[in-house]
Order: sequence, then C-alpha cells, then structure tokens
Amino acid sequence: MASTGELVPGTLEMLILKTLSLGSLHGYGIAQHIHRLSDEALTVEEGSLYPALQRMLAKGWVAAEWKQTPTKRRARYYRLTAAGRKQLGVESSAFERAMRAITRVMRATES
Amino acid sequence: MASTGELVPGTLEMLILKTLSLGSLHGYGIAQHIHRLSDEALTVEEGSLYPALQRMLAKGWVAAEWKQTPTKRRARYYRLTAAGRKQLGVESSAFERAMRAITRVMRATES
DNA sequence: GGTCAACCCATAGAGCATCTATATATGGCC
DNA sequence: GGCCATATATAGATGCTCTATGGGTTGACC
Repeated sequence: MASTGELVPGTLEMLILKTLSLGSLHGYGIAQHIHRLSDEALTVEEGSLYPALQRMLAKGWVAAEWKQTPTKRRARYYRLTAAGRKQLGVESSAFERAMRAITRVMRATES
Repeated sequence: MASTGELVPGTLEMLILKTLSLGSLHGYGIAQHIHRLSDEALTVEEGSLYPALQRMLAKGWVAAEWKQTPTKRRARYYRLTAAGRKQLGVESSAFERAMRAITRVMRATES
C-alpha cells in the first residue's frame, strides 16, 4: 500500500496489538480482521505476520496458546499481555504524532 | 518518530517530493524545511537524505544543479521533474488511502 | 589570526521490517 | 479423490533508514 509493498512499514505490530486488544485471535484471524476492517485496503502477508508475531512473543507483548477453532482446526491463539497493552498506547500515540507532523508538511502551500 | 527511528519508513521520498514541489532547494534546505514545517517532530538525518536524493536522481524524479547559495556557498540544488511531480501525486494519494485504512482499524471497538 | 558554529555534500555498513516463495497439514464439500 | 479455505511457519532477498564517518566552506566573534 505504501512505499515498498502493501503496508506502511512500522505499522504492522501496532495493527496486530490493536486487533488483539479486542480479543484473542489466531494468526489467520488477525490477518482477516485487519483486511476486513480496512475495507480490503490492507493485506497482511503471512510472511510478514508470523515473523511479527514471533518478535512480539519474544518481547512479551503477546502470549500464545494452542487451541481448537470453532471449525475444529488446531490453531495458535494470541492474546495481549499487560506489556502489550502498554506498548499499544505508546505506538498509537507516536503514530498519531507522526501522522500530524507529516500532514503538516504535506499541506504546505507555496509561500 | 515512528517504529525504527525518526521517520515513518516509506514517507521520506514523499516528503522530499512535496518540499521540492514548492521550489528548488539544496539538500540541507530540504531537511530544514521538513524539520520546521513539522514543528520539529520530523528530523531528516543526512545519512537518510542524501541516499534518498541519489535514488530519486536515478529514477528521474528530481534533477540537480550546482549553484551558489545566498550565503555564498556552493550547493547542489534539486528540482522536481515532470516525472517527480507525477510520482508525488501517486505517493500522496497512496499514503492517504493507507492512512484512512489504518485509522479505520485503529478506531475499531469491541463488537 | 584562531577558532567555533552553522552551513553543505556524500558514502559505507549495519539493522530491521516486509515481501516472495515455499513447505506442511486439516476440514468440508462436490 | 480432488480442490478450496483454513491454518502455521521459515528461508532468503530486498529495500529503507540509521549510525558513523569523512571532507569542505563561510562568517562571526574574540
């Protein structure tokens, strides 16, 4: 979607944290959620999603547990930890500040 | 500012294109312009700026010319080409779409 | 006339996030 | 039995940004 590929780099983990803040979900479900809520504008590739989840597990922002889906398949459910919830706050406010700053530059007119 | 460091990755070239759309400027001036317009929120490092300008020269989005600054120093002035102006349009509308999409996801509440 | 701040360009190398491609496996449907 | 949607995961490549440098000029102040 943005420069290199589909997503704006640096926003993936924030979007995952936000998604999980609404409830536990497995990886595939996370991707679907983001895709649907963004009106199909954002597509999270599997090769981006799972590495991101591994990073976030390592940082303690999410915890994982193997469960059965409603459709009887085995899936790994991720949930937000306290640290993850805190991180969501940090990232989303930093993102908002950055967006406002970029918007200011992009709105400038000829002096 | 964002994830890795200061800028939201993928937005630097767009910010440079936008800055040059207001008039020719040398590298140093571009960095100052972005810094000032963003209320000091965005700082473009020289190690990011000059490689970006080289990439953009190679892609034909900008053209460069050595001139004298008002302060009597020799500086390389960059200006937007027609292709660069077109690219600015492409990137800024893609960016806006992405921002709207991200905002939709970030505003979601518990079902 | 020395030195310091501000001005100005540029590259090398590292780090990190994302993408492409691939591998594996199950359940439901026809 | 074959196909599609569901589901997880890694390897390798790519590309952008940052850190760390290096060089050089001008003007002002002491």
